[in-house]
This record gives sequence, structure tokens and C-alpha cells, in this order.
Amino acid sequence: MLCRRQLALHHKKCRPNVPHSTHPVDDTTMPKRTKAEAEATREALLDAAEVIFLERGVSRTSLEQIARQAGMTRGAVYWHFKNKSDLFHAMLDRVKMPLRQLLDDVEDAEQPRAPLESLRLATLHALERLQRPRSRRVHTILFHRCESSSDIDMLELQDRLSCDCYETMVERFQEARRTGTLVESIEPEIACRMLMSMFGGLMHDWLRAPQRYDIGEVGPCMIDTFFERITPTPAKPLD
Amino acid sequence: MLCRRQLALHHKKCRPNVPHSTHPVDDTTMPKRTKAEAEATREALLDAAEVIFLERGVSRTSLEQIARQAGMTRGAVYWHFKNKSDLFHAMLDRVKMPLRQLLDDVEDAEQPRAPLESLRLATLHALERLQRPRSRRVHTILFHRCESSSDIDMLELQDRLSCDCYETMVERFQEARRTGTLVESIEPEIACRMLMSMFGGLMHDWLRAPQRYDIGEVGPCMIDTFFERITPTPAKPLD
DNA sequence: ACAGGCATACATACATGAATGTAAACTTGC
DNA sequence: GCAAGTTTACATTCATGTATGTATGCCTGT
Repeated sequence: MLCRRQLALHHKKCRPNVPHSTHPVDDTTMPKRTKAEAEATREALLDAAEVIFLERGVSRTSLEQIARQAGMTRGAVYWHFKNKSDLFHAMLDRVKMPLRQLLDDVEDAEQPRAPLESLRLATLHALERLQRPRSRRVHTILFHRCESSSDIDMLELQDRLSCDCYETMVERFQEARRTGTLVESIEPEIACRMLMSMFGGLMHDWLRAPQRYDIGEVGPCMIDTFFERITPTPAKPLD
Repeated sequence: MLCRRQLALHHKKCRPNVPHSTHPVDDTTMPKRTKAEAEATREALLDAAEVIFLERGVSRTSLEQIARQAGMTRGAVYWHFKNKSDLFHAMLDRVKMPLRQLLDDVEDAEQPRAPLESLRLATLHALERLQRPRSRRVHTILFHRCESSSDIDMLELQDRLSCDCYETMVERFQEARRTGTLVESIEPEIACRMLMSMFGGLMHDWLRAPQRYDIGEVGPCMIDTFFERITPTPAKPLD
């Protein structure tokens, strides 16, 4: 059962805590069991968790499987994390992208934009980030490979994020309404829910079967179409 | 451990398979252990599964908990279903609503409608059905209380449904394009993805926290706005 | 500067509990 | 009486948490 581990130990001359499965490191330069190395194993454990959670689903993966994937044993996991729930939340912390930050990314060091233009760019930016491997993995786990229960309460967590997103987003739509950049027949709150639903639904749908379509192409097209359709046409009719 | 069960037995004079927790039935009229009664326990087990799955999440519920909720023991479960996965799929079969059927519901015995109008009505119809208790419970489980793994492969199942939905839906949008009821700046495929994402996202979002807003009000508003915005304005400008 | 001592960072072992599947017994309709 | 339907009992597997072991890193006093 432990033969693979023991072989590794023998080969590495009794350096047990060097993660070698996912992140092979060179033994020559690394300091021995220092703070930094411990932090590296922590990250390796989180990397391993992403991989195994994605493969087998959160509830079906044991902490031992995660530890083995990282070249460690369960002891290491229990040292760095209180339990599976704690590890799970630590994994999430590495990828969270609140709307406020996305807006800041596209707004600062620029001239002030129209509110809906900021939202459009922030949404496109989120779409870009979603395609990055880690973000994609973790969000796939969130949508399709975990279930809300008592110890890992996804619903409360997602609800907080969703409410936060709604509040900052609806402000922009209301401002757009005031400045006349949102067509009058649409309530700002409804437009806000439409955008959130569309984006969330797109994530959910694409992450389920990423091979079905290229989200880098379809996504921006959907976003742009949405904003184009809720923005009043200055003078010329579109159709 | 079994005291509650035994009390029930004693009280009911050794009629062990009468479901009494969720569906109290009168002992006087029911025939004794007939085919129909066996079918009733099967339904009771599925009802119980809905309740417990919703409460605790699919992976965390044991078959014993389901059996107890239905006033049975695990033996009954294993008689009617092969295992948890089989029971789960049986539960899903009671609520599935393919788009084709929804379209038939709003189309047949009527004059032929414009393709987008059919889609709009079908979507509203789906929204109505979603709010029915059983449909709401099961879809909440699907979105938030279960995870895809090897034995219960949600992703493949959802993928089939999604593709099926896309195919019948995109036909309508393409027909709308041909008949000029879809604005020219939008590709039918993109409009289709937008609608599917919006609807799926709305379900996902609302079922997570149904108390946040009234989907019976917000939902139709979103749907109507969407279709209104992708339909060309005949002569009069809207804004 | 270095020797001893303590804390860190793991690995190992164990005790527990819980869920599963199956086999056998039982009970009742037909 | 036979088979459908259901209970009970049992064996097995598996994850968890904890307790303990251990080796190394780091620090402190002299």
C-alpha cells in the first residue's frame, strides 16, 4: 500500500515532505523543511485537491487520496487544514473574483466610463479569467462536482457572493437608467437579473461540457449582444 | 435505534409496509399488500428521497435515512431499486420536462404561432412548472444538492438534455431568422444560447435562495423583455 | 559558534462509526 | 404452496479523527 511512497523516500534520501507528484522540485537548491517549503506543500495539497475533486467529486474523495496525489500522507493534510471543509474553502479562496474587483480592474487609471460599458468590460474580463486553468477547474467543481450540505454550506456562500454581486451591479444599471443609457422599457433590476442569470447560466452550461462550444467566442458575442440590445439607439434604427 | 419504528409497528398492528411518515393512509380501506400497495411504497420511497436529498444532499444521505423517512427499512429500498443511483434516476424520471413536450403543450389545438412566440410561451410554461412543489424540490436537488461522480453521472445526463433542448430550440430561432421575426444583428445560435443560459441561470440562481425574489414575477418579466428586445419593431420605435 | 531544547511539519497507528450489499428469515396475497 | 414484498442479521469496506511517533528546523543562552 505504501510501497510507492517508500520508494520515493528511498530515492530522495529521506526527504519526506518534498512534493514530487504534481510539482517536482529540485532537491539541490531547496532549503530543508523551511517555512517556505511548508507553504509549498500546502499549495501542493490544494493543487492536488483541485485535481481529485474534479475527477471524483468532492464528497467521494477522501483526504488520503488528496494526500497521495500530492505525495504526502493524511498527516500533512490534517496539519495544514482542520478538515475537508476547511481545505475546500481554502481552495476556493485562491480563485474568488468579486465583481467590485473586476470593475476596478477595468475602470481605474482610465477616463470614467459609462456604467454599462464598465459592466460590459468587467463581464468580458470575468469571462477571460474563467478560462484560466485553475479558475476553470475550481468553478467546475463548484458548479458540478460538489453539493451543499451542512458542513460545506455552498448555498450560503454562493448566496453572499450573489447578493454582493447584485448590489454593486444594480447600482450601475440604475445609474444607466438615470443617464439615459438604458432603454426605458426595461427596469434596472430586471436587466441586472438578466445579466446575472445569463452569465451564471453560461458558466454553468459551458463548464458542464466545455468541448461543446468555444466560450471565448460565444461568450463575448452573447454579452455584447445583450448590452447592445438594452442600450438605446441614438438616432439610426438597427433593423 | 429502532424504537420509533417499533412503536409504529405496535400501533398499526403489524402492518409494516404502510407508509405513514409522509403519506398517512387509512388502514381500513386499503387492500392488503397488493400490487397497488407495493407501487405506493415505491412512490413513498421516492417522495422520501426527495425530502431527505433536499435536506442533507444526495451523497450524505444513506438509504436507511430514506427508508425511515418512508416508514420502511433498507430492505424495501433494495427491493424496489438496484441501489442509490437507480433510485435517484427514478426520482428524476418523475419530473423531466423536455422542451419538445413543453412546445407541444402550448402549440397543439391552436392556430400555428410564430416560432419565437411558441418559444416564449413554452419558456413561461416551464417557469410555471418549475414552481410546482415536486419539480421545485427535484430541480433544487439537481442544481444544488448533488454532485456528478462516476456512479451518478449528472454531467452526461444534463448534457443530453441540454443538447436536445438546444437542437429543437435553435430550429425555431433559425426559422424566426428566415421569417424576419428575429433582428438581423443577432445570430440564431447566439440568441438560442442566450435564452438557454438565461433560463438555466435563473433556475440555478432562484432555487439557491427562493426567498430572495418572486420568480413568478421576475421570471416572466425577464423572458418577455428578452423576446421583446430580439424581435424587430414593426414601425414605431420603442425608446 | 554551538549545544541543547522546543516547536514545526509531517508520518504512522488505531479506534470508531457509518454505509453498503447480500443472504436468510418471515409474512402475506394469490 | 409459491412467489412477491419486506425485515433482520451479517460481513465488509472505507473514511474520519485523533493520538502518538519522529525528525528536522529554529532559537536562545553562554
